[in-house]
Amino acid sequence: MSKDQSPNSSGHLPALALIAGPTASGKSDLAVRLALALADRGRRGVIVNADASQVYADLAVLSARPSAEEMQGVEHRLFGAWDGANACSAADWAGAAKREIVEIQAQGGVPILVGGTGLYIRTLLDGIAPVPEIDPAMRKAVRALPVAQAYAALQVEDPERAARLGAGDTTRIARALEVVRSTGKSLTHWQARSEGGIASMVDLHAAVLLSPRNKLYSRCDARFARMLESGAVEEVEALLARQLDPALPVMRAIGVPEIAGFLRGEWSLEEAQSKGSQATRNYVKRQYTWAKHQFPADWQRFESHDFPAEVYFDRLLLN
RNA sequence: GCCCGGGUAGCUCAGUUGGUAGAGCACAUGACUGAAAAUCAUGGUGUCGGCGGUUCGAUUCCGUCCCCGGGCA
Repeated sequence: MSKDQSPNSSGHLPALALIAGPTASGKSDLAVRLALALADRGRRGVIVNADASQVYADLAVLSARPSAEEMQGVEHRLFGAWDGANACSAADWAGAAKREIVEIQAQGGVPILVGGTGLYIRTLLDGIAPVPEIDPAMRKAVRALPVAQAYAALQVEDPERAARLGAGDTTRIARALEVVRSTGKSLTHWQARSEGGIASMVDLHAAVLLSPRNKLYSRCDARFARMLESGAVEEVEALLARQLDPALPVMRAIGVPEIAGFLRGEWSLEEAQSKGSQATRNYVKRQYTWAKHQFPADWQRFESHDFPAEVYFDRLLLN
């Protein structure tokens, strides 16, 4: 019986389940099944969100946050935990997730991490560079620069970084620039170290769900159509009424710009739908690439339809 | 039936004063360290509507036919 243990199971560290993969791959469902299987054996599974959009209170429909019914009585955490007015960074999320995980484990429960945001998961497990807080005014000024100008500035202030970045990579150029300007040291200097990762403190049971791409794509279309039928337009109306900074992550979540354009009369609802489906598919492609190459090679990849739930669950339950 | 406009990549279109073509999007592959549902890099798309003519050479000029849109009857 004991020789059945997976190489992962040290037997000493508290268990952490992780179900990762692209949008529309059936992760939440599986997580709930796992929690219920744990409950059957007298253990408590608690689901913790690892998705960058499901974190926002303002996005219930558009982020496909599970409904009370879908949760089936299983406790869920970090869903809708951030107000849309506040941007949640990878490090912010990782800090919060770490607190939840520690607490759940201290109470004898099994945290079940579910989500598709690779950077968040990586940050939680491996930690991140300890870059000091950036002055908000400085950040704002840097992000207001046109890319070409920001890139030119970076070539002077952090040439090594500039050489590694594409000249149009607005996000990374802005980040590199705000870091040198604000700390006086280059991003590379800070990234030499990673802090705060919990990988060595848990017994991780990771599963990556990867269904065939065409199947995922058709689910994206169905999913966005369903969102429009179940209140996505109203959700965006309410969000727009808040008059938030358009650069905020909530305002850029898939479906928000597309539906906002419809509400402003820039295009029809049909167009909003096709743009929204398209954006979802493009996103799934990026998640797919991340899941294939960025997650550690020893994490098992499965097609969702033949995920060996029993084996995976049992291994966890042995712990 | 007549007149006009159009038929070029999966889609929307540009272009070739005659030397077999190109953008955006889609698609594919990949990157990814503090807003990542973000941001970016790379790549191939093709009987240039059919058939004939002129020409060394036609997607381009001419003829004819077909199809789509609009107008006139």
